[in-house]
Amino acid sequence: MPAPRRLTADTLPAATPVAAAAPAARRGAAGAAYEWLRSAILSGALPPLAPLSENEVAARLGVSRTPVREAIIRLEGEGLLVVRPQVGTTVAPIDLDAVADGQFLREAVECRAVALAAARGGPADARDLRANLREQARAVARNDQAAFIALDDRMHQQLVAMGGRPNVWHAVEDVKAQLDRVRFLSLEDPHWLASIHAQHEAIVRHVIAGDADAAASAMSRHLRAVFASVDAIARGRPEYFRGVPALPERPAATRRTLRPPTRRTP
Amino acid sequence: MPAPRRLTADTLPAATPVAAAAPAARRGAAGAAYEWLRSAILSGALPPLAPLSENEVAARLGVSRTPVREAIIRLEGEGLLVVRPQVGTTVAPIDLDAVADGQFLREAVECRAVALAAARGGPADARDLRANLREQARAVARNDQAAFIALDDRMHQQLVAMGGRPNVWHAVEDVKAQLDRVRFLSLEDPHWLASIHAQHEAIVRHVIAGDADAAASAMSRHLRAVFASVDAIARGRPEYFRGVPALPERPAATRRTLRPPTRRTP
DNA sequence: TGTACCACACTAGTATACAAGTGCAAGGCC
DNA sequence: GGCCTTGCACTTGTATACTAGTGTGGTACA
Repeated sequence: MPAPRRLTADTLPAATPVAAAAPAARRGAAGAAYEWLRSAILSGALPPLAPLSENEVAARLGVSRTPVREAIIRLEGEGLLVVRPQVGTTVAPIDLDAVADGQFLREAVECRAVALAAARGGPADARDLRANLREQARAVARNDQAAFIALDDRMHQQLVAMGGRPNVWHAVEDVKAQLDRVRFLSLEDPHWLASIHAQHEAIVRHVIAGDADAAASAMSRHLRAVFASVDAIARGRPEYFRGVPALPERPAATRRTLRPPTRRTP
Repeated sequence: MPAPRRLTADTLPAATPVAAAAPAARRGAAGAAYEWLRSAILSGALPPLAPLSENEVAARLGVSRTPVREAIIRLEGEGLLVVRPQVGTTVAPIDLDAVADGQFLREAVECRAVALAAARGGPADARDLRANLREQARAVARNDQAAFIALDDRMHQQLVAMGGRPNVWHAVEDVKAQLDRVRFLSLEDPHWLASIHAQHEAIVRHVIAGDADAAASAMSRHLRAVFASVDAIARGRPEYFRGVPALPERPAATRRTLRPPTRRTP
């Protein structure tokens, strides 16, 4: 694999154009640094294992090390950065084990939520879901991956909200960060997007029909299909991953893998 | 309600005697500050709404503001502190809505995990679970609440691990922090502890018998019983809570309530 | 006596300087 | 030529100084 080149202020990404749904606005320079770094990581502008230095980031953003440090601390807490004292900070590799943990949590939470949604949903929800599906279809037709991902996120969030505990979505968002990096890494072809869209249609159909069990089953199939694709991507780009079967690297036994998050400003 | 007195270096808790299961060791002064503050909050030594100052904490711990700040950033991310810029930092009130979110997540995750555990568990697991139950019984007999809570945590963690994704427990730990504060707040009577113990026995019985559905049902009943007790405690100590029906304080509409966690050092 | 205003003490946010430690590379030695 | 050593450049960790802003209490005034 090509050794990740050390980033200089010039090579650091210039702006945050793609930017997956950022968690929330944060105050001041520290907040700006956090948003900037996070979207750079999630969008792949800062790929896994890319080294970064507090000094360089600070110079790039025109602030001192202190707010940059605060941002790095938060991102380390989210599992997106790895800080080695006196050595350096790097973008965390995508840990397949952590992705599997996220898969387990998402399946548990979203299947239950969607079952409740089938029992609780009203006509307004149904209208929103259908509108979202139509937009997804248009994004598929345009092969607009970014738009599709945004719509996908919104639909899953709405389904969780319909389950009665809208803020549980934040926990899903946390574990989803690793998965999002994979998604930006892969150039999903139109056929794949269409497949996802069809799975969404099945879920929504069952939810609107009020069939809780069928909705949960459809959600389970959907999440497992997405997860299976992650594994395929990992085999194609093993240098970005940790725990890929092709590279029998031994993970530490007690390693902390599941990743979480950070509270947004209330 | 009595206005929480401002903490001075003298009034700050001296040590970390009770200390709920700390997440993980951290490096240096920042790590020490984190551990100290976290256990002080979870144990109730720093009750909800207690104001604290970076300067005072730093003086108390004999370090500068910088590592204390790092600890505060992490704890804010876990939802245990509320930082208001230029105003002050306080221990976060226990948000009943966030506790309910945690309840939803725990039920989703732990019921599924325990169902899988019933299908996967081996004799070694069964032996561990039975041993834990015996220790719980002794703790109940002694009315040793701290010991019982520790055993309770360990049992739930083992059940999740038996489900096949041991690290998912960390996500549960994150949402459990708020609940733990409630538990330390309440002086659970022997009858209550015995009731919890009986519920644990039912779960373990079904798991060992390999009855996945019954195990999940028992776990669901157990978690809901615990959650119901939280609500009762909240009505008794409304000054520590947010979102208590008795105090119709309006929570901000878009408030971030579910709280998570922080990655331990890998 | 009540009220408006102002000054002060304290807060967190940021910038900067210094300390401790690591890794690498160049140069001397075998 | 190969290997060991030593020094340097760079990293993050910590301490400290300064900034900007907020809440409060005291004081002057009506």
